[in-house]
Amino acid sequence: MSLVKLTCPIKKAFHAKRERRKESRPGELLEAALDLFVEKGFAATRVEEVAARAGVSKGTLFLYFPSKEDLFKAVVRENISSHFKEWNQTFDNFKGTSAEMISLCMNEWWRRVGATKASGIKKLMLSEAGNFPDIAAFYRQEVVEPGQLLIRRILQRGKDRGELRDMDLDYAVFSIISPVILLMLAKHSAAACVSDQVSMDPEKYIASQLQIILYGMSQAPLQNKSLKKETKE
Amino acid sequence: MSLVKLTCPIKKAFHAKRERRKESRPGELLEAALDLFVEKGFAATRVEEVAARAGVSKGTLFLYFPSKEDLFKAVVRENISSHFKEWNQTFDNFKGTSAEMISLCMNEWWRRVGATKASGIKKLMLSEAGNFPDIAAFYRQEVVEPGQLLIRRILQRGKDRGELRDMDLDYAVFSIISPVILLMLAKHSAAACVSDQVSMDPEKYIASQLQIILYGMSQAPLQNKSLKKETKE
Amino acid sequence: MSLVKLTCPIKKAFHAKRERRKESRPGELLEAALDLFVEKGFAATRVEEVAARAGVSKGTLFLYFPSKEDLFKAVVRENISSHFKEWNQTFDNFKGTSAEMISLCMNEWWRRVGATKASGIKKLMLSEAGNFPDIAAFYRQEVVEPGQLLIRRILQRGKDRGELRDMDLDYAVFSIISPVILLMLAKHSAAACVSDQVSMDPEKYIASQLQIILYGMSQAPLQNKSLKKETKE
Amino acid sequence: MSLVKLTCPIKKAFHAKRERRKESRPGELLEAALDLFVEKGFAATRVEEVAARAGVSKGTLFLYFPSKEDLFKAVVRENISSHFKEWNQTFDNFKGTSAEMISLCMNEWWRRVGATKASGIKKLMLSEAGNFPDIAAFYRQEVVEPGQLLIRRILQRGKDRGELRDMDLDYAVFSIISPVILLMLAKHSAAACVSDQVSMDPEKYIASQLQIILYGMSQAPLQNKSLKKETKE
DNA sequence: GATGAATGAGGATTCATTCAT
DNA sequence: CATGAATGAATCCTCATTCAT
Repeated sequence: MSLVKLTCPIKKAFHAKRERRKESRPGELLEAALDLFVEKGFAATRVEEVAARAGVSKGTLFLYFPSKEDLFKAVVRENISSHFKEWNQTFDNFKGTSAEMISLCMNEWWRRVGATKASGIKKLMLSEAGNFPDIAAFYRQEVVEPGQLLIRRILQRGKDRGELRDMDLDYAVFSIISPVILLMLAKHSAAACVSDQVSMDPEKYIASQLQIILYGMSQAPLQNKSLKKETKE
Repeated sequence: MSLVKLTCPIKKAFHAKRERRKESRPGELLEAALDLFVEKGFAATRVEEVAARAGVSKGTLFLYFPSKEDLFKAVVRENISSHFKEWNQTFDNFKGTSAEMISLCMNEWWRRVGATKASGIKKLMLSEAGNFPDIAAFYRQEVVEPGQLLIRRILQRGKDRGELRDMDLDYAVFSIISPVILLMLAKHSAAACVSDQVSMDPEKYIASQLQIILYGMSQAPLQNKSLKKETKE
Repeated sequence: MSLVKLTCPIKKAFHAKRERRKESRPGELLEAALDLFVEKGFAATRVEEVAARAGVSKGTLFLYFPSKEDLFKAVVRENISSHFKEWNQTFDNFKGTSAEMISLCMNEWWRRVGATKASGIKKLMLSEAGNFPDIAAFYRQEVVEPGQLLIRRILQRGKDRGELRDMDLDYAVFSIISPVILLMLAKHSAAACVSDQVSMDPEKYIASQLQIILYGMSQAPLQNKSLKKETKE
Repeated sequence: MSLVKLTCPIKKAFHAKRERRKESRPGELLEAALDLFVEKGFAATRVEEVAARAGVSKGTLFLYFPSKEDLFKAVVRENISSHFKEWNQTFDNFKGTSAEMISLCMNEWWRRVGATKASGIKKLMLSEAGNFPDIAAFYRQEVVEPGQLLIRRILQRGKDRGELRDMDLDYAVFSIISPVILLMLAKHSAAACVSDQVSMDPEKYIASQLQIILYGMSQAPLQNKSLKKETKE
């Protein structure tokens, strides 16, 4: 504050652009780094490229991040969804049906995470978990655990309310989770996930998955006896 | 001529060890490379490490694979499932219900691919597709396309036979595919996929997924009207 | 010898080809090595290539030459002209004019050395003298010195006989030597020596050089009719 | 704007040293590389050695030259005589005798090329022409062709003016060229070219060669008094 | 703070040499 | 003797990191 007073207006104006940039430097670097790490992986990404994409020099990057590894960790931390507190509250206050809740959940997840750049973090962690055990553990704790738990609570609530069938919830959660993960991965590594013969519309994809899942978890159905046989190996 | 007679069994045995080794070298190297590439990614894996794990020296690796990149491509090619011809035949001759068929499909996939080391290829392609567009295209063509197509044919048959509901099959296939992919990824990057609070048994996981999916795709159910509402964004 | 008696005739016939080859192996290797060393230089030549060109395996080469460097030295030694004794005798007995002698000298040199593969040694020594001081010293002593000396003696004789002008013979020798060296070099590195616009015929080249040199060295430059005779091979 | 005023001389001096170094780096590297390539050949020269001789680290070399091969090509290009335009002009304007012209030519060549480091390029091309066909072609086109052509024009003029005898000029040029080439080669690979019994003084060597050549090429080989004058530098 | 020239440890690749067969 | 698979020292080249300006 006092500094502001000392810097004469002219000088202030002069430095305005630079200062605004300065403050946003780390953010620009993180964004560039996220893009490149997701695209090429940690090892195959050169810091110079990150710097170039952020419009600064190599040296500047090291001004903000002491090492490439620190940059990587910052990227993960920065993009880790901190939505769970909010989502848990939403869950706690939710009055609708389980179907509504599950649907809301998948759609929100897509809208808030999947559709954003942050979705790349999933692919990144998948690739680099082995190389960065500590950051992987952090990710699991901050994202995987809460996510899995939230879904589980939703399903539990559904069971308790008699809306959902009796299922082994530890496994059932993945009926919700896996389609969303696939969607995120397909976004960043299409060739490894989906045929290029058909185009994927995320909204329709989610709707389609929901239809099947919700149907499949719902209470009523009765006559599917044939199923049980095959599940035994 | 007489020489032929002279080559006594002992001499044959002489060459045996070395030759057997020679023939198995590429395989040993490919196996070691698969492990390491899957674990650490292409760039972070050192060829010397691959060689060491295969029990040979750095130079030997280059005797069989002209470059690290060629090694990578060989690893992918080697581990790409050539099961589709067989699976398509199985499908063509199949007499059972769709539920049986889908169940068979998931279980077979897991048993033949997911549970083997080849499952690592999925993770590998996810990570490296961007860095190896040509091999990614090859993978898509040899694995992704046929897999997606096979599932689609199974679902189509189910629809035609009146066993499965009317669904957009281009999307429905992912209800089968995504749980299996998640299972394969979880196997190689657990931290990025699943909570460590609960242990995952693949058989139970698949059974659990099947139960929901088959339920969800089956014809009969009726009273799930609430669903449709929510699918709208 | 005794071995020969023990080997029955049949076996002998059987081994005949192989044995003949065996004896010529070193020669074949030396020839292949000369070619390649001259073409690409010592360092850029791979022993495997030498072996392959000689039709044997890499290991066999090391059976005859303990190291690449030894092979190199053998190549040089093998191809070093041992003509000087003979040539000195020819000189001692020579009865003709200096012009005839010089002409004979250049033509012989070309015919016996320049036109053969051994000519490559000059280029080889030029390139590798710095890397192999000992072999270079050997070459200088065995080839350069005697050659220079022989020419000098020829010129001295000419001076003494009043056929050649009074010249500083230490330098005059190079009027004979340099054109021949150029011819040898041009043979192995055309691009570095001569335009490709005009084709060089060695015989004409030498005749042409002789004409100028002899003229230039002659006492009363008039009666040099003898020249033309010698230039014809 | 005001900034311009602010850049005080001190700041300018600030960058001076490093910038001057930066600008001179390629030159220093090229010089070191020329030395070493000429001395040891391309393959036997280690880039680290070049860097060390230029007083920088290995990495710095690659900052200026993308590869060892590019360094080599740059060395050749850098040292290729661009004197021919000037020399051709000199020739066009020349008023003196052919003897004077030839004498000037050899002496200039020596002074401007032979006596400098650039003379090493001849040896380098001789050794590496086979390994670098494209740069050899470039060298032939930029040096060999123009040189040979210039000499030819000089001789043609001499013939036309009745000063030189009727000779096959395609071959006669080498009477001028070969002594100079020998001199250049002797400078860099003495052991391969000249006896160490006698010391060679380039000036005397050229004078000596000129004496013979000019004599040898002259029309009525009697009145060549002019020669002696020119041989003096 | 920002820059980019310089560094040098690290990793891919080559190839002379060895040696079991 | 002959082979060629195996080796690992040597070398080119990359790129994260430093630091003078």
